[in-house]
Amino acid sequence: MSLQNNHPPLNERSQHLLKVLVERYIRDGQPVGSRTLAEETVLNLSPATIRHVLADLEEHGYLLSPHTSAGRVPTARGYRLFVDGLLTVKPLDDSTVKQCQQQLKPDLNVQGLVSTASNLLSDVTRLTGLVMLPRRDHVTLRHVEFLPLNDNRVLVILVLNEQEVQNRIIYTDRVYSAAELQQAANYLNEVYAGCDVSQLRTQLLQAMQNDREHLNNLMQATVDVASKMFDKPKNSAPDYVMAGQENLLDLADGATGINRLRQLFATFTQKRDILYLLDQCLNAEGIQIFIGEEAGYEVMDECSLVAAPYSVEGKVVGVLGVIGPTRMPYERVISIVDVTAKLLSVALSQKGSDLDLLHDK
Amino acid sequence: MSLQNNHPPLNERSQHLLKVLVERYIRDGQPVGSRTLAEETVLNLSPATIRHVLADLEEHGYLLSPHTSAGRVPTARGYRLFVDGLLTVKPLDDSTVKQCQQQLKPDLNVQGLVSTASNLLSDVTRLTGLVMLPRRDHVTLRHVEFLPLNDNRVLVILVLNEQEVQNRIIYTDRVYSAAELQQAANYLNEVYAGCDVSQLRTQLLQAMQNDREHLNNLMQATVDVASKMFDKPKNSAPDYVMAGQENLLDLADGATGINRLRQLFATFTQKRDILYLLDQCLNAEGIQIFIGEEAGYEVMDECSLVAAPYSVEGKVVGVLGVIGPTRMPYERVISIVDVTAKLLSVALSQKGSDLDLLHDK
DNA sequence: TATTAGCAATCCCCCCGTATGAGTGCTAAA
DNA sequence: TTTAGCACTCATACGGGGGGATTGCTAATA
Repeated sequence: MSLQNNHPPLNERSQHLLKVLVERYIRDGQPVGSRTLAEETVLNLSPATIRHVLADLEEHGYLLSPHTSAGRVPTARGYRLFVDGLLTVKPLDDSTVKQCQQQLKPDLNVQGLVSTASNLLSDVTRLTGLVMLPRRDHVTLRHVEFLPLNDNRVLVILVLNEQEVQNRIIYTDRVYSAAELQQAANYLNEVYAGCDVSQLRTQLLQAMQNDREHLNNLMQATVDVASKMFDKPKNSAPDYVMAGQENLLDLADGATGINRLRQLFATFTQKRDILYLLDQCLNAEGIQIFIGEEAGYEVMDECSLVAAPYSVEGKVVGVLGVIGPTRMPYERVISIVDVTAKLLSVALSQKGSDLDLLHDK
Repeated sequence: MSLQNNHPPLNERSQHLLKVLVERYIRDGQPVGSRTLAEETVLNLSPATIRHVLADLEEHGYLLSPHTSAGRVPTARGYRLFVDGLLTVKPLDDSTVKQCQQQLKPDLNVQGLVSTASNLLSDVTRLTGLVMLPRRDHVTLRHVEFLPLNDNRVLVILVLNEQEVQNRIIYTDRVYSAAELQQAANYLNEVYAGCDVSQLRTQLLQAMQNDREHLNNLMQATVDVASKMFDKPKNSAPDYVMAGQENLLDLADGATGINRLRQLFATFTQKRDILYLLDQCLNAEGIQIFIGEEAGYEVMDECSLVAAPYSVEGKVVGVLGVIGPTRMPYERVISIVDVTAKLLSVALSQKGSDLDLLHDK
């Protein structure tokens, strides 16, 4: 990930030319030549001079000529320098921000917020948006309900963090009656409502040891059922949400060909690689940008990922961002990702504060 | 949808040649000429004779020459005749059927079954699979739970049809205490468990009129909350599930171009058109096939949809199928769709029988 | 009448050569 | 250090000429 060697000193002029070249290339996708650059820039230099500079930049690995008589194109390294220091982030216009703000109403459920954010990213950037589902290290049990199915199967309904509902089917060691299950649920709801789920199992076992004399059927049932309750469900939900995959089709022009695109789609359905990339952003502070080959995945060549963590009450709980061609309008995309992350953080935190309101009452 | 005019009488030989031509074209995608056909078929005819027949078929609208010196290609009408009567359905080999059967275990939840079926269709056909979510005209309430949130919002958890859990947030007219909600839930669970949800509201109102003297707070709360309970949620879940969209990329070869593909993707995200097509299959008996332009949607040109309804306990509750290029191996696809529909029906029906088992106990 | 062989005509596709134009690198002058 | 000039490279577009495949037609054949 880190660059092979430090950026060699690059004088102001070279940097400026690189910036203009990258911007131009991002604009219209054609290799940029010295003549164009001479007209584009304010420096009033002749194409010949610019050619010298460009030759330098190419030598240092920032640029690349597709062929002898074409203009030049930024390399991954060139993009890296560009996004790291050269680019001027355009703040998003207020109307768009307002629009986003309106869509991300905190009275949606978590699922709704996440998919709305994903659609938002996709719509505004015209790229592919994706949002990791928020994972909290600290999940509070609010309410639990057991319903007997046939044989030794039990439907468990968990209400977590005030509003999230999860349900799964567990297989118990023996058949429990509806009354037993009801009692077990009542016990859990009375004693453990508000507790952290991750510690619930150990707490239960402790309680069982302390009141060894009271170790009756009720407790047994409770422990049996509750300990199965938090096993990972088989068909666990997807870990992130995507929108706008169709925008990836823009990649299909020119030499990149349809095959790479197919690989990319395959990656998405497999989703392991993507998740790994997203995970790397979890610990980072602000916006993270992965440029093409840097990611290490061959399929991601020609692609970039712009991502930002989002948080609930100050704690980072997830990552969102967009995937698109390396040649994407970073100035816009960065601020869009940034704003969306902040808005989602706000929306989720407001939901969280329901909890406080509730306890105050 | 119906054909413009009846198929004019087509002698055996013409039909056979059309069949062979379509099969061949499906195999390798190249226009088929008279010489190839002469070798392919068993009829021992000279290319010249076959040319006469082909000219006839073309005149009747079954075939089409891309240009003067190319072979011939089936038209939508040609495909129609082919799938309606000519094609010989290949039964699926047992190992594949077994494999499908193993995947569609009835102990998955409905969501799981549907997405597994979708993946199955996509994997086995290498096309895009889609499954409409089962909609039952008859939804039984098993259990309901109310949890107060802040202000006048209530989290409602519904258990329907024994295993399906739905949850949503409703806004009540006034703030209810936890105790009130608990009572209301108890009342509903005791009196209306096992009832049809669609009739629940009217039944409630009736009950309220009968016991007018008992119209206490409890009843008021119950009616207030319960009547809001079944309003359609805003972010309603998607109505069908797709898998294998990446297989659509095969369409992107040659003249069809990337633009049509993009339109197609847009269609999928909008999903209205698709749903309309699927709906048409709901009332049909067996396998339905839509061929390209027949569907009436321009974007669906060059595409076909092979669909079959699936059922629970004999009643049709949904449709599944695959979408792919008009030039697809119908013989295989048809039997795959057929088998998948039957297997899904079986799996869903077995789940349904949990209900009976439960009541027996 | 149905089938077949023969044949000219058509048209796509591939290849090749050429012209064009954009852009480069080099060199020498300012 | 910058610039102008120039030869060179190479992708792209254009056009013409085979080669190949297939057709439709006509006339002969069974």
